Amino acid sequence: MKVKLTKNQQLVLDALTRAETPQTAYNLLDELREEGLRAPPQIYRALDKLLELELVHRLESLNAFVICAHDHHDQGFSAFSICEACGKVSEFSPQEVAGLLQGWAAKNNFVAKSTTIELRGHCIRCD
Amino acid sequence: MKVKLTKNQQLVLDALTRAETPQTAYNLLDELREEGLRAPPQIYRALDKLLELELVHRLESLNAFVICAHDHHDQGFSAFSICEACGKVSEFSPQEVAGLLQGWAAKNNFVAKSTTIELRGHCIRCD
DNA sequence: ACGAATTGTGTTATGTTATTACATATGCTA
DNA sequence: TAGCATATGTAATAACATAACACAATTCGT
Ligand SMILES: [Zn+2]
Ligand SMILES: [Zn+2]
Ligand SMILES: [Zn+2]
Ligand SMILES: [Zn+2]
Repeated sequence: MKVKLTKNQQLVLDALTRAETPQTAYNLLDELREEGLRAPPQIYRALDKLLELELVHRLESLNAFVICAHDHHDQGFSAFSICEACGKVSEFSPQEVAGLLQGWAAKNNFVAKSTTIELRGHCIRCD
Repeated sequence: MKVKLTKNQQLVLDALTRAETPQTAYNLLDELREEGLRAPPQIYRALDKLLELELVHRLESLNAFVICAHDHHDQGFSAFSICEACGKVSEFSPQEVAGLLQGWAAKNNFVAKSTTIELRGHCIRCD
């Protein structure tokens, strides 16, 4: 599943790789204006592709995006902790949680296509 | 912890109680224009209060709001399944999931103040 | 190598969600 | 009844996201 990214996709991916914290689409647009990106659709289209490839994740509670911290080739979904003070995000893959939620879904006749888990709080440095 | 709601808060709560599906702030504004609500802050302020009282929940992945399906006086957080076809939302309280995530947080020096869990997919009627 | 189909780009405009700011009003309580 | 905290009404603006359209680049079968 090797994919060659286009110029805009690579620019957005690189910007997210450099970033220490989640970036909104408009943060990215500002960051990449010098590289020639001028309008929101250019950012959102690149993000759509990167999300599809799971190279990037969207944090729903922030309307922002982070680089993926690992490969997703097998695992189920990811969960994220988000420090509200420093912005630091950690990604993890709680397999047992996936199992429990899958169990709930099965019992309740629900077919989950995607799952969001986000913990907001403080990391130890910001307590 | 008895609280008397104000007029606007009660109007918004009632509108969400009547609704079969999650409502955005602007849906609610349209719904309540005849009752005298005219501008977004009136809705958002009422929602803020209702969220604080946990009479209402925000669905982060929809930017929308639902009435709480039960009391929260003790339980930890809630999780939600959201049918992308019919909009139906179910709220549940997966205690074991809460425990697992709490365990992860403890091990990783993170203090979670709030947790979002949202499953998106299809309910059985929409499969 | 050619043409068609698919995918990506650049741009303008618009739609949707949420907040700031400020003036006024209401209700509680010292 | 004065003072304080909370709520309201309103206009303006900020922040996030998509629609629509013309054109360019890439892929793919022939
Ligand atoms: Zn990831
Ligand atoms: Zn921190
Ligand atoms: Zn609830
Ligand atoms: Zn359904």
